[in-house]
Amino acid sequence: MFQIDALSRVPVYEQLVDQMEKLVLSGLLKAGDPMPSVRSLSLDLSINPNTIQKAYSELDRRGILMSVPGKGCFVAETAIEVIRKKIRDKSSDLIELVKDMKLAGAELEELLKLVRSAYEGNKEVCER
Amino acid sequence: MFQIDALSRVPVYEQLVDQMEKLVLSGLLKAGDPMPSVRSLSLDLSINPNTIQKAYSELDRRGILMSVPGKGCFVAETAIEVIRKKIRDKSSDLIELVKDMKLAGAELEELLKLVRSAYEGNKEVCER
DNA sequence: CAACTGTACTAAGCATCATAGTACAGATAT
DNA sequence: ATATCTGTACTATGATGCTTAGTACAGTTG
Repeated sequence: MFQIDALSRVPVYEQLVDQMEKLVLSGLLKAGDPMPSVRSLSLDLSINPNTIQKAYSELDRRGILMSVPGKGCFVAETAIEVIRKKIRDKSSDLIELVKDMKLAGAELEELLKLVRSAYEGNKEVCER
Repeated sequence: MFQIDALSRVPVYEQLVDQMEKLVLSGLLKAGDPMPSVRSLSLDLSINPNTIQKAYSELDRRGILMSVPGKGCFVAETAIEVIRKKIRDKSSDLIELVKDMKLAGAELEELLKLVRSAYEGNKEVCER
């Protein structure tokens, strides 16, 4: 369910948060769905329970997950809404990226083509 | 010349490297141009000389800067080339971003419009 | 010679991350 | 009720990375 890269500069708990968001965004996880318990996920990923809980409490804080002491953790009702809002706010990242690539010599048509194929899910154009 | 954000999660020496790259990319710094000395930039930015040197040696390692002991540091001949290559390799970042924003509900036309205006330098469309 | 340059090194403080271990309270199935 | 699950809280420890402070040395320049 989760894939942790131990060599990454991104902290493990943050990788968990990021991947959780993607799972919800893609529809694999929906509101009310049960999450693996802190301890079981800890064993599954060979990661300390404290690290799992750090990720879970951060997700709870953001309104993506609901913790119910004694019962478990579940995908929150507001999850999709919260994540969509966050990601749609990435327009500025897109703008910065395009500006940099323009300075680096990228053509407008090249960038538009890239965006179209990424949006359509065309894998061929994404390769080198 | 450089603007350091002390509150950023990005290390100071990395902020220096990033900004240096942008200065070269934008043409404000060209091959052969002299850089401020480690100690003077240290005083100017109120940053420890060791931190400045860490940035400089990283830039040297990447072929963006040339250190000449006793004389000073200068923009390397290969600087633009190195940086352009690095930034044009960001296609995968662009693709990921577009995929995420699509999942978050962004329309293709919306994204294309965003790219065009960023490329043309249209500031109006970038605002909310 | 004096004042600059880059470079190298040690030591210390600080923050963050991850781990280990223990403990407590709520829920649930037997 | 008892056992076993659940989330949560807490302390302590080790590792790593960033930054600062201070000192030192060799090369360049006026």
